[in-house]
Amino acid sequence: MVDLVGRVDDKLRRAFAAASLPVEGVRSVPATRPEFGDFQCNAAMALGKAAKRNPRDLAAAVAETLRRDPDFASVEVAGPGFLNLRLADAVVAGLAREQAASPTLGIAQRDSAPVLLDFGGSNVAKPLHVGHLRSLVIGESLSRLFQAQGIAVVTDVHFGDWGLQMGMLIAAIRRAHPGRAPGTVGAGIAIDEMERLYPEAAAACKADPERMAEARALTAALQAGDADARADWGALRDTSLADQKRDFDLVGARFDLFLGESDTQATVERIVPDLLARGIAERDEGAVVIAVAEPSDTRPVPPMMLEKSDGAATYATTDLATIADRAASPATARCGRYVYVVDERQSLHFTQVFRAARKAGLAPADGLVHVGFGTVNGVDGKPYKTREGGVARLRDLIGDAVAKARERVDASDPAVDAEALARQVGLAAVKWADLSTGRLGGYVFNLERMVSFEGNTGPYVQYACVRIGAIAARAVAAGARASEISLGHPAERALAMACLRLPAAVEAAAAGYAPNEIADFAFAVAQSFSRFYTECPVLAAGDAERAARLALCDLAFAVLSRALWMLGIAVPQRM
RNA sequence: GACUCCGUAGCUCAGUUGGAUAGAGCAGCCGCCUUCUAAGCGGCAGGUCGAAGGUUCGAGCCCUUCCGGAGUCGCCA
Repeated sequence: MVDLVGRVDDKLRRAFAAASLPVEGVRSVPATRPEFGDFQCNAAMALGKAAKRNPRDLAAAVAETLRRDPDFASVEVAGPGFLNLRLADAVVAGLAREQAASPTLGIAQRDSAPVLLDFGGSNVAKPLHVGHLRSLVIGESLSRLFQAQGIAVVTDVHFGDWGLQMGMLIAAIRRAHPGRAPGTVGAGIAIDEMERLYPEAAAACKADPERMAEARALTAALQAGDADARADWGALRDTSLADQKRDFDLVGARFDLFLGESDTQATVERIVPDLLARGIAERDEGAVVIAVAEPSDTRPVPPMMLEKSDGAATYATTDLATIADRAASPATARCGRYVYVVDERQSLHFTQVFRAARKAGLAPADGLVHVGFGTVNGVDGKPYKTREGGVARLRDLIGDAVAKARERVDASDPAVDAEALARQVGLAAVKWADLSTGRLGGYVFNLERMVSFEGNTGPYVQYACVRIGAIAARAVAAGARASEISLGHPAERALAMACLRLPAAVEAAAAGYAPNEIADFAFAVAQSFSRFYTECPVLAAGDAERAARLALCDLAFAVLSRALWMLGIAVPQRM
């Protein structure tokens, strides 16, 4: 077991048990100050309070056991009952060697059912904007995080291609091209025209009841299978999705399935009468709803709307039907957990759908999870707009970051593909800005920050990786070989300790659906490496030291590049 | 009105069952490139953790009230 934190916690629990103390809640945390050692344990104080005993005495009893363990260089009781632990250098070196030899770098492999990840959530005719960035980057990162744990993943973009918006759009394109026959209009609409017409149509429908009635009628016709409506719809959908796939490729979001709300139409038609017949759904005020309120609710949870009084399905209906489809489809039937990476504002919606799914017996074995995230705002706290007042397109944002990165690339080196490197660095900056903050907090969109390449940024971590790679390449050229990790200099020890936290970081990130745990970890390793880099010459060191440092470099490279991979960030050859 | 999230350094953010002197990065100031890439390293400065009470040996974290911001609240998706 390469898990450093797990090993220390294990020893702590044994020592508490040996002192006849409960082990529940006993764990280590990183020492708050370097002079306290590597880890501290605060459990004695909590236990002392519960047992009404002096925490210092409890800590002293535990310390006595731990001191007999040669793995610890020092065990001290401090203050009201802190246990300060410092590992022996040989133990750290040994663990680092184990980690270097481990194909998973010590990351615990989970034997769990595949996970279905639903993210992206783009809509027909709406260009991807900064709001989609979070879903795409967080979703892709979670996908890789699970894969790093040995868990298979199935990703579905869940395209918004159904409902009233489509009626609005079809009506608008037919109005714009009165000379073309219904059913032949959609195929002639390019993406630019579609994206221009849609917001106009939505505004017109809002302002004009007649336009709205027209849109509703077309929506109903589409859902009823009208051939012309279907033909125009299909063309619009295809054009829009093809365009969006370019953006998915651009940000590196990989999808197994490009299913949409429309794909569940047959199930929607079946599920409504079925749920009514089973008494799970009921008619109310002309609509069909499922009551999902629970006595323990601290807020009112309205019933889930299954069918509107005009007979149309809703977003909730398609989401519920999609759950049924996923359980039945060969591609997703084995998935034990469905994870939705969607804006936190839809929290209530998912509460309703998930409860309805459980009532209907549709929920997968390991449950339904909504991984929400905060909204993207401008510096004024309001939804982010460009200087021109429009939405900031994802493509343009990344273009800006890449252009900024391009300015810094050394174009004089013919071995470097400047454009490709600028794309890698610019994208890293954008992704890092998003993934390094907690997903639930409000998100202030700041272009300056997104395209800055210094300090706590993606390019900084990439740069650390690149420099390690450069050392390794020079070593190969010089015929120098790595041996085994051994630790002498404090910067070497600190770097090894940082690397050894990888398994704990992955656990924390997966448990909380929190890629920022990985970003924090990667930044700490990069910082440790940068310090090591300035303080410990590798190639200029003596033979034995050089070989040991090369081994440590190899580990740091493996760990850092694995962490960056989990964030969806590329490791360039040079910078 | 009810509920949810948020308020931490000039700015953007961390802060792990309640623990030691609240941490990073940016911006500012001072140093470091004849030596593995300075997208780097070291240092200085910067805080009544929105406010007031309470619980506790100990509160950024838990409880109460208030202030401020964002969001949601059955027939949009």
